[in-house]
Amino acid sequence: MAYRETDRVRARKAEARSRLIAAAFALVTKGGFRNAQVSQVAELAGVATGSVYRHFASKGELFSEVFRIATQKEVDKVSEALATPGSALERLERALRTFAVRALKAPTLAWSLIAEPVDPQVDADRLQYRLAYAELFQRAIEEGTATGELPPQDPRISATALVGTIAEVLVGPLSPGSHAALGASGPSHQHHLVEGIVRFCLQALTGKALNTDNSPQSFAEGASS
Amino acid sequence: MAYRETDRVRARKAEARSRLIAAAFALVTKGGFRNAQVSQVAELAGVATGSVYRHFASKGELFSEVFRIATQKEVDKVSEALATPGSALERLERALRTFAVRALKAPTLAWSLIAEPVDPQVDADRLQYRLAYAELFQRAIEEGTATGELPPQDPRISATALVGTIAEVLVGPLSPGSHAALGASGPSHQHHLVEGIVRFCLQALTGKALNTDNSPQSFAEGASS
DNA sequence: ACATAAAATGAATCGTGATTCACACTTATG
DNA sequence: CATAAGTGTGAATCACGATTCATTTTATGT
Repeated sequence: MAYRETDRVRARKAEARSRLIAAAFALVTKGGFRNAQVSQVAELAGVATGSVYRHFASKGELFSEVFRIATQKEVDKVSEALATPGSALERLERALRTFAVRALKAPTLAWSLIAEPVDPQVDADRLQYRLAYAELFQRAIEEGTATGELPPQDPRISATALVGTIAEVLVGPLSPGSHAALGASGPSHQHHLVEGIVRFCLQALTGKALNTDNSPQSFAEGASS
Repeated sequence: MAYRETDRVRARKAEARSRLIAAAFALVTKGGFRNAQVSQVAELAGVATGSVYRHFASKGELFSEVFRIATQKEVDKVSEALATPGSALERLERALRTFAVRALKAPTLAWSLIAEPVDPQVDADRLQYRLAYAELFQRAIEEGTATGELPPQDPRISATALVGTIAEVLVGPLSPGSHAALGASGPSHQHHLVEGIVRFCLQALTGKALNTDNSPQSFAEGASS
């Protein structure tokens, strides 16, 4: 016997592994899964292409992990927002804001997590992601209806609708390459979007009119057809 | 000069061309763009693979056309619903129902049109598709706010949110291969989904509570994890 | 230092599917 | 009928990226 894995090696391997994940994450954040080839990931992580397979059985497995990590981070934030003190409605509003604002800050990533097509393996994870959000919202809605704060409704449908609303408003019109437009649109426009979303969602949930100032901003600014 | 295209030939070509489109459409409807290879399309249309390229410069162009046609059909239906007589709200409700019911009837197609990743060329068309819907809704919402029937709001955001809500509720939880589950869930469940969507959307638009019977149905039936 | 075993490498291989193309077959004109 | 000009064919080619693997490098134990 003349060799056995030692701590130093184990540490280096772990380091390389997380460097790979970080690299993959960075590539997805920048250009979506589509432009994240194994060789690119390897290069960015500073290892050879083949080495990727020392750490992950396949590309799908690597990206599945990237996806799960990114997902976890986002879902945690929303979960946190829902765990703050306050009425169900207040907490839902905070959660919606959190979701929306974070998605606006990293639109390509948000788009990748919510909508971009990838591996079948990753697609399965995406379902989890959407579901995780929906379930968080669902629970809060159930609390709200239980206390009478919210009118009776199917909490699963409402929760799913919240996810859909945010996803569509934020990434739908901005998905392909037009993320640039978003960045260029200025924080004021972004704020307007978030307020619009929140208002729409809260009205849908409560059935009560909100007075929030959502008087049309400069609509003409976007492509109007 | 000894040959010039004549009517008969032109007709045959046109026929083959539309047969190709029909075949591509059928494949997309059944399995999404992912399982619609050029060779499959050719086979289904009863021509050789190479012949496809006598009619379309590339796969992207063929599917782009398929996409546009499918889109047009759907958008026309919604447009029709919005053109019926009645208040803005009534018309919006009809339009939402139309959109939702049609998507439920052909979920794979709906998913392909709304969300499935494909060619960059087709992705561009998808933007058009979503936009077309959003613009239809937007116009109706603008009419509603003009007459005071609807409270002031950013019509573009609301319109986009409507699209997102329907898309997510209908195709989100049902996208990968679970369309089967949808079909198996029975018309009663489908009806429940549509009602839930409509209620959510109308409340969001009007800020007024609706009494529609949306008391939770059998929620336990879906994956509850 | 030497031997051994694991780890890293990256060029070669493989798989998938779109696209091409040399050839055979049809159609229109004189 | 001969000829020009298409059309249709489908096997071969290409492109692109994931995956493999023979070889080299590095690490450990004696």
